[in-house]
Amino acid sequence: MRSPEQLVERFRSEGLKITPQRQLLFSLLHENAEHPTAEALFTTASAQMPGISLRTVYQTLTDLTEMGELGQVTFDGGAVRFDPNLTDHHHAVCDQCGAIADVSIDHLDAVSISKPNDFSPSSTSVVFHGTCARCTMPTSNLDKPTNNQTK
Amino acid sequence: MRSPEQLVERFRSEGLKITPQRQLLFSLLHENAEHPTAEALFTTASAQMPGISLRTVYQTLTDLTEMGELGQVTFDGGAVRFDPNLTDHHHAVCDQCGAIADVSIDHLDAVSISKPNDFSPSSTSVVFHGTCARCTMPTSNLDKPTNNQTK
DNA sequence: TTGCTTATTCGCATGATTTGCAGATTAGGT
DNA sequence: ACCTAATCTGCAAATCATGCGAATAAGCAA
Repeated sequence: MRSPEQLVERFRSEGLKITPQRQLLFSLLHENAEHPTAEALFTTASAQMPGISLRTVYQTLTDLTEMGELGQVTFDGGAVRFDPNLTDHHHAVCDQCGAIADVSIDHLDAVSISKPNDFSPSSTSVVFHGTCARCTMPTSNLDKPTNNQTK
Repeated sequence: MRSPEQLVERFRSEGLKITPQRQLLFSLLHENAEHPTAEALFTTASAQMPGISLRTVYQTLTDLTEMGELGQVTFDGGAVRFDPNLTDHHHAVCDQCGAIADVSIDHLDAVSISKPNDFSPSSTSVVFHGTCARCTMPTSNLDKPTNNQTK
């Protein structure tokens, strides 16, 4: 996703208005690597702007997605998660704490050759399920991230 | 998933009862490659057994899943789909008609090496999005599968 | 076959996530 | 300061899935 400043510029050039709600969400999403759900963003946003509506959060998130400024991912039927990282990447989901890490994969084209030759793929997504470093680590069970598992 | 006969045997050996509802679902799922949703199975089941409850369909599907006899997959936040194919495989989703095809991938281990080395993956799933043969085919636009897209 | 015990089924309520709608509000230009 | 269209907000409603309790029926024993 582009920077809040660039987004403001884009919204302006398209005749869209720059509201404080939008600006807040722009900043909350910028370089956010947590793959938050709409609810999570709403909670964070509410702390800084009491009274902001969950509906507005959904609306803005949908707008950004339709503008191609934001990505969406879902895992195992949970709530939709938003991803400002628009580069070609994949995900590693920790089944213990629910953390989601971005993963870059090289030579992915090497596997696509084994797909059925009567299917024309336009995109490929890979999801690893497993245990993240924090949850594997035997020592320092303190400061673990809270369990964000949805299911 | 095992055959209806084998499932009956397993249920019996575990003290579970063999009801007509369960038997019907066993047969509807056996070698079913359509990745149906609970609703779809309910519709099909209702045709053969009017009065069967959607709740029972969900219940049986959940039971089979917990017994490890059935797999579940979800794509893009849509409804959960059930997959009796328990072999190691992946999926190709047609964005046109919504059809989902099973895909086997060789040398998948070749890509897993590029994952972050602080993550211990226990499973990897790959999803191809694109256009299936039927929808690519310029001729015979007749007999196309109905659009099953959820989102 | 009859009856008993307990698993199942069924329908409804409830929960979670997301979208539709309409009136109140406000950004941005005149 | 004023206008107008874009936004925000709250609430209803849609979708998907699960919890719960009462009614039902499978499997077993006599």
